[in-house]
Amino acid sequence: MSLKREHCNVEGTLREAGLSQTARRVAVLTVMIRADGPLSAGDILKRTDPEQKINKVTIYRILSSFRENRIVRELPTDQGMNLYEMSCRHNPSHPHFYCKTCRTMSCLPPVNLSQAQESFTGQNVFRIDDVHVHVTGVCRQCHRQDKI
Amino acid sequence: MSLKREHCNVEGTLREAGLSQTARRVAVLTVMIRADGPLSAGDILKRTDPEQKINKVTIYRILSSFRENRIVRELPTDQGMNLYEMSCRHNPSHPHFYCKTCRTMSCLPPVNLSQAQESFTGQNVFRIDDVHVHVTGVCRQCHRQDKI
DNA sequence: AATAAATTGCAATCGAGTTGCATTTTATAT
DNA sequence: ATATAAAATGCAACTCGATTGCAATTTATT
Repeated sequence: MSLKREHCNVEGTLREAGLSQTARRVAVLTVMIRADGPLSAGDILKRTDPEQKINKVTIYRILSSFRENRIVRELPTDQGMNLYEMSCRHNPSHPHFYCKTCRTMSCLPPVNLSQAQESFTGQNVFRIDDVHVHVTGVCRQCHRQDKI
Repeated sequence: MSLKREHCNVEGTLREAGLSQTARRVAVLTVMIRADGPLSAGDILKRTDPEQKINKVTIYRILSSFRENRIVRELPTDQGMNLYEMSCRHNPSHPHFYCKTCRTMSCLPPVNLSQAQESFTGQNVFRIDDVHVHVTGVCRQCHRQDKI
């Protein structure tokens, strides 16, 4: 998300998703659009106007609705919590880099998987200990059983 | 891990890691070696001999020591819990597939990232919704600051 | 068998995330 | 503008995977 120059429009994004324009949703989406990396629910809460005093439950519910509408992506972490980032044409799916020392998740440039692991060793990456590819979808067995 | 024919040796693995041979560690490692896919702490507890009545805290502590010694890999999930699998020469790092319908995590064959997303659509994968590459290591900034 | 160090069990606790329900706000129609 | 129903929000309590402190047990070694 770093060096992002183009941003999505807050009102347009909510309208296209069929979500009503509430002050809370506008606040959360504005924080997400301005973020330069994945944020936790707590990060988002801290970055919203303290005057608004948004409840943490509201943050989680808004993030769920954003996730269901593919406005944001959810990134599970080794620390047992989720991080969120914009999922739009300005921020296509990309690898993430977690530094075990500063415990910070940062973004790596999108790769089409034809580039190898060494390509990650540019950027702010000094040493790579693990590369984990996580694929989500529906398995053949579930599709056969018409569970979906 | 499926179709794995060769296994690591329990006693040898513990010895090489410098971990003492306790009944609990042998039990957990035996379950891990025999597993045909990633297991949760609860899965492991269920698969150990009920006679042993291993405490869940012990399972977590053993898994931590195994993770620190690179005997197992830890896989954070979208469900806010971790899964574990053997990390040895018989089970090299590989992508995982999570089916949103049956909520099961299964293993995909290792790829050197030169194979594309379509290569995952064999196996038991019917539809792919998301591919997430997660890299872990140490960033240049932390290395410079001698934090490690 | 004796001893110190390491491991384990138990109870309490932590923290991210969720649920039920009452209250407030939004969208829509009058 | 005002009324109304539906949706969104706040609050408190709760869930559950995982962790911590401490006492009891087991291991490795003498």
